[in-house]
Amino acid sequence: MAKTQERSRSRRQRVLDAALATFAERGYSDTAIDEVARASETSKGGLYFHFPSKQALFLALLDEMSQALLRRVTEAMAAEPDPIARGEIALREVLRAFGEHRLLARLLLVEAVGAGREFHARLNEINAAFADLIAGCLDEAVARGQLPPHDTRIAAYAWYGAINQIVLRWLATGEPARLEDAFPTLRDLFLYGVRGAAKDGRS
Amino acid sequence: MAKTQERSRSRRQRVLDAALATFAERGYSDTAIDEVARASETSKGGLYFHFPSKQALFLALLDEMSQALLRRVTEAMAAEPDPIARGEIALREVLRAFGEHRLLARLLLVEAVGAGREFHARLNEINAAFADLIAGCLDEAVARGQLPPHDTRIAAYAWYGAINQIVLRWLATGEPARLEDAFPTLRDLFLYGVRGAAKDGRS
Amino acid sequence: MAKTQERSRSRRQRVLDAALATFAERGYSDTAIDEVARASETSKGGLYFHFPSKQALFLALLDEMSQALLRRVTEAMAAEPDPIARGEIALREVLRAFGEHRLLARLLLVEAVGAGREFHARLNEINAAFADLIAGCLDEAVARGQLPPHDTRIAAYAWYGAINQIVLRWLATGEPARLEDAFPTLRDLFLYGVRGAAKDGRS
Amino acid sequence: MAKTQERSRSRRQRVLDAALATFAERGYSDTAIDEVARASETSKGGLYFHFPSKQALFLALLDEMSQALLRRVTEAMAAEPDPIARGEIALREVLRAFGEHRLLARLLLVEAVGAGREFHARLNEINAAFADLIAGCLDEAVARGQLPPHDTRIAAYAWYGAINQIVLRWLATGEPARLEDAFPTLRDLFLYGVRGAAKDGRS
DNA sequence: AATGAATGAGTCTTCATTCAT
DNA sequence: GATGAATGAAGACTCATTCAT
Repeated sequence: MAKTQERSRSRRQRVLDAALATFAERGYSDTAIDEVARASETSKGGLYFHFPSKQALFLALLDEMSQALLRRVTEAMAAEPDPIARGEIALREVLRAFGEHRLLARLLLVEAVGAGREFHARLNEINAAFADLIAGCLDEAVARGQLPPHDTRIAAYAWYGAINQIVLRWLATGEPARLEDAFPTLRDLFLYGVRGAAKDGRS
Repeated sequence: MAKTQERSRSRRQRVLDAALATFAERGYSDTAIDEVARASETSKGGLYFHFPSKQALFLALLDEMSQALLRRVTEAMAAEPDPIARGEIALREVLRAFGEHRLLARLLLVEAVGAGREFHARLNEINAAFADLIAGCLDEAVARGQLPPHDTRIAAYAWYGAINQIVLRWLATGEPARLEDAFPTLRDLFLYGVRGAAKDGRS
Repeated sequence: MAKTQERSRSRRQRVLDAALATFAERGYSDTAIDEVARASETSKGGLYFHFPSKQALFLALLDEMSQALLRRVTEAMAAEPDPIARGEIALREVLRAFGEHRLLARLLLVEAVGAGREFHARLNEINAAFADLIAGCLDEAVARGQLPPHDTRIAAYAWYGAINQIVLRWLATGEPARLEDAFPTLRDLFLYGVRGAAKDGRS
Repeated sequence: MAKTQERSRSRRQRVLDAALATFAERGYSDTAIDEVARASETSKGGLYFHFPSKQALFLALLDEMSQALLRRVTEAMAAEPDPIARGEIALREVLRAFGEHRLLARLLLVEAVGAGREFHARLNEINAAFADLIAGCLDEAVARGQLPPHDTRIAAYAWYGAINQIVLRWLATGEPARLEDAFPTLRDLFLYGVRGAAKDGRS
């Protein structure tokens, strides 16, 4: 049993690995199931034994990757009590994660976007999960009086979009050479923006 | 000749209109050339007379739409001498434009992204053009001493990404009901962020 | 136009001819669309231009063939005023038609039967049409007093089934060598059966 | 051993039961071996232990069912010395059997027919066996002088086909509500048909 | 310029069968 | 005997593109 399960897991995992490489490299539509099968050293039938359809495979991959990233960021934030510092940690960790895994970045920020209507709902959930992470920090900071009240949802999405675009630029142009180098600029942009917006008590 | 040209232009335009509707609605890969032909009340052959391939059509559409948007924003900014006020105008105008044209927003921010490798270069150019618009304002403001020196490229991309994400959220969830309503929050976020970031002489 | 239509017709007809040969020869499920395409000297895409699916092609073929047969029999019956004589003509004509076209017989009596749920409704309509032909003769003969009243529907279906089985036997065993030779026996079986059944005033 | 054999038999039987239900319901081609395995609460491997192939399973099912029916009819006829009465008993028993087992009727009269070339030979044997049953009665009746000499083979097949068609109509339309109700009409149709055909000494 | 029938390579998916455990 | 993961050949269908008219 254990062995079978292990083998099965490894096969399933091999397929997911291959799927990440292939989908991130060529995009959802331009990737043939045969390519994923070949890349995972499986037969097409074997692949279909583990995933009922191309769409389901892509969805599973999306879930797997986004949850792993979310977990990584959440864990990095866990120890820090200060909400603003937590936000900084989240930002740095995301930049690190994407900086280390180009494929992850391509998958989540590029290929998942235009993959088709079927994936919009899931992608929105993923986006919401990350935005929630940020919004949570902001809300807590507001509650603590560290930040003035403001529309934390919009702010969270704006931050999130800002990060993504920096990552996209890095993917496209290779700048900055080390993605993490964007951290201080982004942090200051975010931080003093939020504080500043509060300073004058703008709604 | 004039008539022919005009007719031809109108035919070409009809195709582009239909392409916008169809590509934005169903995505690049899921759109069949037949659909565009049908929607533009042309034949497939007629369509191929004006555009040599599906890819060329999509590219032409991308150019057309992004340039129109760029023109609209540039024109709105033209009269304003103050660079920071110009930036605000740009922001509001973009939100207005997308708010009025869902399809435009979907095309540029969703469907163009995952459409395939072939379009990445062009999309980067488009992104760069918009980021340049913002970076131009920032640079001028810095030159005038209205803003402290900072990495205006990163800031410009971050702004740009923030706006896009707000638009994406609006596309997905319908919030805020009027996209333009996000303007004040975004503006303050940007403005005081940049100023604030400068205040402490960021590293 | 005329030429195009003619060519189109001929192409469509070529496909139907090939479909008859292939489906009747190998059965619905065991026939690949490629085979029909090859047999009709068309490309697969060309075939799909004229028929939207394998199922639709089979259905069209079924309609075409059954209606042609129905028309042939109806026309043969047209001139005869006596209903019983008309019934005999129908019987002979059906035997002739099937005897001349093995493929027709195989298609309608064998391959259409087990082709799948999707075809049951249509097949029932076809069966009903033929049974109606017979029932019509019987009903008129009863109205004229040439036959005693009886359950003409059941009788019609029984006749119809009897004919089919004789044809099936001929297909399978080659007996009788000339299918038409079964005519006198069948006719007498039918005729005196119906008459005789009436004699005793059956319930 | 005995236990094993019994268990084995019951397993085999479970598979056959499931096969009947599935094949009769969905047809030969549209039935996947997995479905049969699932329906019989076995694994695919287990199924293949008892039957070497899908085809062999279907063939075994066909044999099993047709022989059971044949046995049932034969046994019902056994006690009756009069050949014509025996024929009537056969007719009634067949109608009863099919009326009680829709699946049996569907299997033998519908799904077995278009299942493919591979089954034609077996189906012909089955048909011949039933026709022989009828032909036997007719021949004996002729020998006894109860019926005039006639082509008993053709008559037998015609009867047989007539019955089948009535059953098919019942399967398709639900008429007559109780299949057995068709008995008197069919019997009279057959009986007086054969007699009548003989009366005038038509060849 | 326009049409739309035709092409054929390419795609996803199914499924009978095998075999290591 | 039983299991179910794996195989891979085969099949229905799509669609960008071409071209005779």
